[in-house]
Amino acid sequence: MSSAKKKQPAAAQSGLTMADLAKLAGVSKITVSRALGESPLVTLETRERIQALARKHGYKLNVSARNLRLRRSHTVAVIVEMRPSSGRTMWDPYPLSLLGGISQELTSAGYSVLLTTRHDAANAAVQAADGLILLGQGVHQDAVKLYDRMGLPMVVWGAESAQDSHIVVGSDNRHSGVSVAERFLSIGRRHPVFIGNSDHPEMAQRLHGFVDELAGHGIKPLLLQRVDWTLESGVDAVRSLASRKVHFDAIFACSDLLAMGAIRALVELGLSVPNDVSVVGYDDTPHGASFLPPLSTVRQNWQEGGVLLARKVLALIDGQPVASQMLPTSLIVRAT
Amino acid sequence: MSSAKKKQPAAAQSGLTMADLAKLAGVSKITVSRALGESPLVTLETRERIQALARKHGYKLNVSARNLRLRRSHTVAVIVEMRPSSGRTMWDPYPLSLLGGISQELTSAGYSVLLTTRHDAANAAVQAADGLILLGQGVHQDAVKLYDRMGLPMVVWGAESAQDSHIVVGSDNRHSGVSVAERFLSIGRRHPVFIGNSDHPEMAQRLHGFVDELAGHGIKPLLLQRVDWTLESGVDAVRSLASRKVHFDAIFACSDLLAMGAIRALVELGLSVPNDVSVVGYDDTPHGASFLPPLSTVRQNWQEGGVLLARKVLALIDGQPVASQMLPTSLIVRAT
DNA sequence: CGGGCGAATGATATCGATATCAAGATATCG
DNA sequence: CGATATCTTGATATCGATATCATTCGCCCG
Repeated sequence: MSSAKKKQPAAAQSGLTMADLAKLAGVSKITVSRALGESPLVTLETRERIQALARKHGYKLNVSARNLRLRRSHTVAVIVEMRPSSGRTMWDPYPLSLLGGISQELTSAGYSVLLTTRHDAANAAVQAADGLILLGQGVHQDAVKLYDRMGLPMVVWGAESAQDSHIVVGSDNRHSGVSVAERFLSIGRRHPVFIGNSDHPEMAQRLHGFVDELAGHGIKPLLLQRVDWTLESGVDAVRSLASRKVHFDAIFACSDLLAMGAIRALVELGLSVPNDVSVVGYDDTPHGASFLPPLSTVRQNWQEGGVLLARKVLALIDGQPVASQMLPTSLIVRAT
Repeated sequence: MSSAKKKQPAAAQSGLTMADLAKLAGVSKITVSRALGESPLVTLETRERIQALARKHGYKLNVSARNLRLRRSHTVAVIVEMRPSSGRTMWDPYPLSLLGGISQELTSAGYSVLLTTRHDAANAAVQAADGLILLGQGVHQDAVKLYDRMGLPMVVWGAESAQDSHIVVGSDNRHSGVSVAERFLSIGRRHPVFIGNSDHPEMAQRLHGFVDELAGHGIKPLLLQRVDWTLESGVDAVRSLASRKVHFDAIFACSDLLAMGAIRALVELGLSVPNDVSVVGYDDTPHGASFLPPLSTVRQNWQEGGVLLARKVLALIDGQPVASQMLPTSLIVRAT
């Protein structure tokens, strides 16, 4: 692809400019500009006349020209952090409902969504963006700092951390942990296990909430550190518990897949879910809902998160004061 | 959000232009432009000197200015068709690995990816794009025509159809159907069932391949029309077969979820998979792989599809001749 | 030695929209 | 009735990069 021969310099487009419209309407181009911009400086009558003319001739604003003049791009870059090891996860459903919300909110505000992966973020177009949204699980501090140096309004999806200065939007992971703990306590569970990766900021928050709430009742859960959140990893986790002859009666897994793997392993061991062991997953994936038995889980509202991310960047771009915000999650109690 | 007060007109940026660099280097701005553009018109020495200077001062190209002058946006708009009824599906993993491939290829060619949903495609920024990529299952003809009218180089993901003129990239759905039929025949199955939506172009192709291959052996499969491709729908499909006392020994389902639902219903009915009934799904989702029993399925290479889509638009933009192309799929035989 | 040729660089115009300031048209008021 | 305020419109400069044509300089060769 390096030696592409250019034969045609791309489509000619409609080629109609404001100057052309001005000539057609018998006014100056600045009047056209104002008319199309709904400026009250122009009579309602001429405004409508010019707008009709523009529609009729299929006039299209030249965004580059406007952006050049206004010194802004009307664009927000969305940078998706790809985890180097398991690149696959990036395109899992999770961050993508976020994208849906972001796209919806930004375009309805007249902004464009520029999609990039971390690798391409040095791109000139990204640097020209009016704002930045960072997505991806467990965004690391150094990466955030890198983008921060670009001096653009920036909002990050993830877990809030005391030491960083940037705006964060995310699910209230801590509260999720508390909710699950409360649930376990309310049904009389006394030996809970947490499966997840405590190095992952969001999961760490869940763990903290979980641990703190249980501590209030004199219970200390067992932490099963698992880097992957796959079904196999869940199976493996429970097997390791069994082989260590650990006694437990509840599992809080950091993903639905982990939870389903755990349940599978429990069944293999002859244990009953939820009679012997309660299990709660995370993310409310469609598979979890139709799992047998239907999985109890914590749901985050990704779509709304995306909308919120977008609103915050827009506010930042406008120079308004903005604060981090954590979205409530909901515990969905099904059969497990 | 309608009455946003603008306090600060956005970040000031580095504010360094080519003219500034020119002054610093003691040359004219056009020389700077050429130097940064690797033009051979400029001595290697001055070229490197200017590039070093640019790096040192953190010069950033103003994309809008360049785009204005060059009359192109170096942007490809990706329009994701959202199915009106079940908006959720849009953000399922499927089209999104496509996005990954597209993003990778376009940005490495110096293009930006502008993400929009169908609803926002009237956006000025979209119309300014150099090219269009249409994603979404079962893109309808009228929608395609709508975008076609924009006169931009366009590539569509989906099934190839004789009557339309635009470039299509997709998986070889027809061949998938043939492969599954061959598989069923090779293991002695004589009463196959197809579960899917024949109104969906891609699924229709799978059905055609399936039917045609079987016809060569005097076998006519049963078509079970199902609009949704959820687990429940799969369960329901098999139950309806049972209630109608249909005899069958193989199922080709158009999604892994459908297949898993079918298997669940089969097990409920006391049938053994794969002894009594063989089942093949579609998409090779992670859940299918760790399903019990591990699901046989057809895998499409989404990532590569994305790369291909991107390459085709770029070629079109360059004015090169481009043809539609179907990517090979692979039948993954696991336990079912 | 002078004409001509090629290499390196520069001056200027241009892409299309908008901000600024100026000017014409109309209205208001003493 | 004339002067000033108000409304509407326009001329010009500007955003930052690049295409085009011109220019300068050094060098080769008849």
